[in-house]
Amino acid sequence: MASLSSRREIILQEAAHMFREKGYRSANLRELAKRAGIQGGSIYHHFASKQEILFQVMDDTMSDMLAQLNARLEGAETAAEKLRRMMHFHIEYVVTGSDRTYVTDDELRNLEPMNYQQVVQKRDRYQKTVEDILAAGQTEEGWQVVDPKLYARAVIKVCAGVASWYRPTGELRIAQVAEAYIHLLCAGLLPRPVL
Amino acid sequence: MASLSSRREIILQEAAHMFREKGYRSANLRELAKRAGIQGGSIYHHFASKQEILFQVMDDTMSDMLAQLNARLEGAETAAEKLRRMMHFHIEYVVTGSDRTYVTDDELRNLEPMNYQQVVQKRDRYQKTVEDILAAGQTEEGWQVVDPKLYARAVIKVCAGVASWYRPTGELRIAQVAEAYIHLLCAGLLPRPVL
Amino acid sequence: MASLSSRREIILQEAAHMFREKGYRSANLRELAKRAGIQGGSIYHHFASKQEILFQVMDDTMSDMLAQLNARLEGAETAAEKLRRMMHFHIEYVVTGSDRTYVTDDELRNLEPMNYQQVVQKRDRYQKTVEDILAAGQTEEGWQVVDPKLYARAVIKVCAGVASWYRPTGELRIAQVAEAYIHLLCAGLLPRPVL
Amino acid sequence: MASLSSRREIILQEAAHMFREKGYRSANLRELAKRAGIQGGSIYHHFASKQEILFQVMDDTMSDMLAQLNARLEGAETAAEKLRRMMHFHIEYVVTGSDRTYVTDDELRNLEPMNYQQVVQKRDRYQKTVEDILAAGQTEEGWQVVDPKLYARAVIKVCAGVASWYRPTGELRIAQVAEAYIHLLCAGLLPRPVL
DNA sequence: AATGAATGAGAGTTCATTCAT
DNA sequence: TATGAATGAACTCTCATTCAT
Repeated sequence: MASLSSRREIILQEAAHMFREKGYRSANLRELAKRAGIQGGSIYHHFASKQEILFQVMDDTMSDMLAQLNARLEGAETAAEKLRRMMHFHIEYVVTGSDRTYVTDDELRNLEPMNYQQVVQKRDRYQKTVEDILAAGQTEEGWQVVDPKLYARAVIKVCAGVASWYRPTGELRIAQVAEAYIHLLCAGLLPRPVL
Repeated sequence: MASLSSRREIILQEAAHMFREKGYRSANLRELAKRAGIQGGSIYHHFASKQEILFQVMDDTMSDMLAQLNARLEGAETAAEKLRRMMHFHIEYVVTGSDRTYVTDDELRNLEPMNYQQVVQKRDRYQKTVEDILAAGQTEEGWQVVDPKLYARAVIKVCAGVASWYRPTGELRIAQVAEAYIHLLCAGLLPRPVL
Repeated sequence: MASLSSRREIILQEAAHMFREKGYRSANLRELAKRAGIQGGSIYHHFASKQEILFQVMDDTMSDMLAQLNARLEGAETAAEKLRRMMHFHIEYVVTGSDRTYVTDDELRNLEPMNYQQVVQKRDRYQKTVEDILAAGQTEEGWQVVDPKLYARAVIKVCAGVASWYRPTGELRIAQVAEAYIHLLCAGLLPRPVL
Repeated sequence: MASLSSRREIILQEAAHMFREKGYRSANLRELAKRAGIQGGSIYHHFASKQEILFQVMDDTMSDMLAQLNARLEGAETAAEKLRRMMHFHIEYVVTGSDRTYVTDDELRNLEPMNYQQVVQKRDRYQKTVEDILAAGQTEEGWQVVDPKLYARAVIKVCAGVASWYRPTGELRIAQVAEAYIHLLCAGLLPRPVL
């Protein structure tokens, strides 16, 4: 995300927050403006419409996730390492920037067709990256992947789901959650027999 | 001609559909009425408010899920059998009655406090049931459950997530999806060594 | 015009009045509602939009003018008689129902394309009727019509223009105005030589 | 580089165009500014308000018309010659500078009282000039003018009306239109008996 | 139970105008 | 002169809810 604290950036920040809190439809631009420190009408100097704000939040987030995921995967040699990095990254991401990712996951329905298409395309690219990791593990490391697409969805759902309950004040560290879920998805519940 | 409950039932049905399609806030009672075959004002002879309709959909669904889950678990001897039945049931349920379960998963935010409490309580009871299965597997069958609550959430997310992409016209049968996910969560990705 | 004083009719009446007074854009639906004896939002039970109100006023007026003009021309034998009746009718019409006709003449610019087309089509049919009268006078009675279309426009402008200044409280009766203009357009300014 | 008056002139030019296209109320200063090659706020360095722009367009136009009409009438000996010159001038003027004259004719309603008064005064002086021509023709040349004021209005309406349909790309030259209308108003439709 | 006109409180959006830079 | 962010009031339109019939 841009570190630039321009008014535009502040609005997007607050918008993500409100959209998560109340949902896109219930969020109200006048209140958003107030939270961003300006008057209602002034939002329109920065965005053409409420829809554009939603789209910007979601599209920025997806672009950023894609870029960061790729950066994280750089240099990983094995599929196992890639999956581990991907899961760490994803959980960390949804938990730290949770407003934006929550909204990105939750408000697809409210995107207008053109915007929908663009965001879904990026989301699909993200999912494809996970699929590729799983498929690579299957051929290279003998992973038992019944269906890469099916499994990719599960992996992502598990990671994304953390956003809905994780509280930084709780007793679990993000890394612990990630490790626990990596273990679940890699080794499963069944006890490994002694080798 | 219509039995007392049927009009009410139709409204709930259509409401679940609309709420899923557009979200609670964007769904509009006038249109809901029309889809249910009555005029706008007449809805209020069946429900006191829009909120009550939402609550009814969600609460009914949670009650039903709890009851049906319990019925399905009846007679299962092992934790493994219970987990298998639970996953089959949940996936089947979200896929077949998908409007209602989707809404129940998605609209918690729009419940008024009292209603929220009641629905969350039932949802927690459902999650607790899954936790108990996992905990039982841990003690009785040596499952490697890092954290029952954490794992229960993952199991449920994976199952519930099916609703967001499953299409009955696709090539996968519900049971296949369930089996694939059971395998993933039980055995994990790593290949089992030959015993 | 409908004599039915339904709420809908009242709204159209007041709308024509306001549109004339302030113009379509400056007219304000809340005030229109108040003048019609209802609250702002209630207008939307009768019309889908402000645009629809404008269109209804204009289209109704054009339809009515066409119908009444044709009724008046019925039974007229000569072109001269037809022109006389047409001018009497048009001046009378714009003066008595002046709000509606004024608006119909003045707000074409604010009609959306589909509505524009339909109203202009009727207006053109009206003008064509006048053209036909002039052309008939030319062939049958030897009128000196340089260009029927050009002259039809002039005839209509002269008649319609009365609406912009005529006050029923003034000293001129409508019929006098009509006769004066009939004389101008038929005999012209130049004195008839003694025959 | 730009001379002091030119930017101002450009704004007036574009304003007349926009006011004609959309009407005063619907025309938007931000867009006007853009068309004039400056930013929204900068308009206020040239005009105190939107109203002032409208007034300037209308008042300039009326002043110009009055001055030009008087110049054209200079040296005309007979009422007939004066009427001919007036009609040629008026039609030519509304057709060539059509945006400004159209607006001047159409937006009186949107002038604030003071401005209204001033513009109407000039318009009335213009009309009075035409009336005077007609009255002179009546006494000096025996024209059959039923009512000079009434006829002056008709003459002006006919001429001004040309702006609403004339297209320079059509087959009619301006002078032809003027001649046709002069013939109509002078000789009328009725055939002149052979002298 | 049903109707459908009416309510009234917003909501998103527009825009003339201001003003610090 | 010019900019462009900001204002704040106004406006169209929406919609859950009410109620007389």
